Amino acid sequence: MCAFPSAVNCFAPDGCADWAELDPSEVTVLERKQYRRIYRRGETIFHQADEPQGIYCIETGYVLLWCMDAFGNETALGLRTPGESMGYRSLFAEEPHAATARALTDCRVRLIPRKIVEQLFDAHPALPRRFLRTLARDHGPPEALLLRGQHLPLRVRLANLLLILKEPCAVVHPDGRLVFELPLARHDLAAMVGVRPESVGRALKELEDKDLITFRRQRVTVPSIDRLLDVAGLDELP
Amino acid sequence: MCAFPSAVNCFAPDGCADWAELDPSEVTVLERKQYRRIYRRGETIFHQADEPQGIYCIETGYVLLWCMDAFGNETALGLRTPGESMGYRSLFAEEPHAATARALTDCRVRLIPRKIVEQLFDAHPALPRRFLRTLARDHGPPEALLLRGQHLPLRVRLANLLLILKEPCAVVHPDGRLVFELPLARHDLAAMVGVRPESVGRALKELEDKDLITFRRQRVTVPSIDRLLDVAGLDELP
DNA sequence: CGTACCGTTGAGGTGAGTCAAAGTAAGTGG
DNA sequence: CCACTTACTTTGACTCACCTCAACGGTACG
Repeated sequence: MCAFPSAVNCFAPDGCADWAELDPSEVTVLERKQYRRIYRRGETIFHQADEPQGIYCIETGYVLLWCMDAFGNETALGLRTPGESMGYRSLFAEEPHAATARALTDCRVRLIPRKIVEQLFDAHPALPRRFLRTLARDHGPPEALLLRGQHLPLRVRLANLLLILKEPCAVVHPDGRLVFELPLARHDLAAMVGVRPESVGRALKELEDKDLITFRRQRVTVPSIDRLLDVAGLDELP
Repeated sequence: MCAFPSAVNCFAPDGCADWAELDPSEVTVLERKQYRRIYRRGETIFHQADEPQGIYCIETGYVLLWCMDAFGNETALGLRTPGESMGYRSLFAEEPHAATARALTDCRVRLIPRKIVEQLFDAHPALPRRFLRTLARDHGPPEALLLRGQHLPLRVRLANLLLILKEPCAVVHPDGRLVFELPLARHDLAAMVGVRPESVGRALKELEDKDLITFRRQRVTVPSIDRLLDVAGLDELP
């Protein structure tokens, strides 16, 4: 369904940047550990309220981080793509997981157990500094506001979501068209922008009526990215 | 207007926990630096899009972190109280400030310049670990959802906001009543829960009609915290 | 005592929620 | 390959919480 991006070795210097400080010998040691696992589409990798086990690194596949509040509403906190880490926030906060990680596609994931993380952090002062940066950048206020701010019309938030999903999920065709193979269903898109799936459908149709996108299920085509940027940035009144 | 909490020495072991790892000699050095400054109510301490200068530590007063989007909407990201640090997220992210810090009351603030931060981090591996924890805990997903999730009725979000503001802004009277001296005006309360000031007024009135609170300007009295907890947690239908 | 700011009130508009039903694609087994 | 099941998506009607704008009232401050 969703074109798989090439596999990533989390520990290679060109892989997940978070571990780029390690030297080859340690990488070998890490890779020998038996913590690699395959998750099928829909499977849960870790669960909200569970105690953090370590840091998860995605080698292949897409993962959605989402959480549920006391009223049963699901909110998506972000999409994780190959090469990215997850589960570190709760580990560092010394708190239970605030989110559930669900495999959107079949995934290959490595877990670096907390003890190993501790050892590596002690041995390489640059590593905690690196994660300080990763943590400070992730789910940054700007993105959260763009997607979840209820001041902004839904179509603007969806346009922004598409622009954010561009890097991991879209390919640029020779003719300039942008084609997304979204790993997210309506339900998940809705959870990302904080509305109901029906509203996402209507808003997408609204964008389609303006010839900004065309879509069919999970495949979205954007004929001109510039026009989408206009909607996302500053929306001209109809 | 707002009862001042006692002053805090950011570097004392009992002060701001973020710096608790430093030993007394270094604390003295830090304190000798001329980076303490007084900000008047309403003054800006640092501004969205500015380059981060270092880590700010509040000794006295309240500070509101807020940001403005492309459409001119203001969103409050959090309240900082004496003993807390701020400005570190953008410093670690190596990005311009995502938020503006405005003094809600007169404030005494210390700035630890980035160079000193670097030196301290190199000398004390425990310091970056400490900030890893602080960063991972701050503006955590749970709180943001509680306050800004548009699924929840406004009165629920406001009740949650009051409960969050309880620790820094409320005193428990002998008879069990809880009395808040909010440093936040309607406008700021509105920015915290993501609605307009008028809606905050109406929602507060709604809570007052149910005898959950009484308020007059910035002073809010809660006769029974348990009943407020009920509203915040699981709202019974009228 | 006047001014400026903040807060309140009211009327009217609207974007998104809700619920229920119909439509469509993907997956399964014969 | 087709019939069947199941899950996802779309559509429509209705409701409501919050927004908008404008006018008014209070409080603080000079």
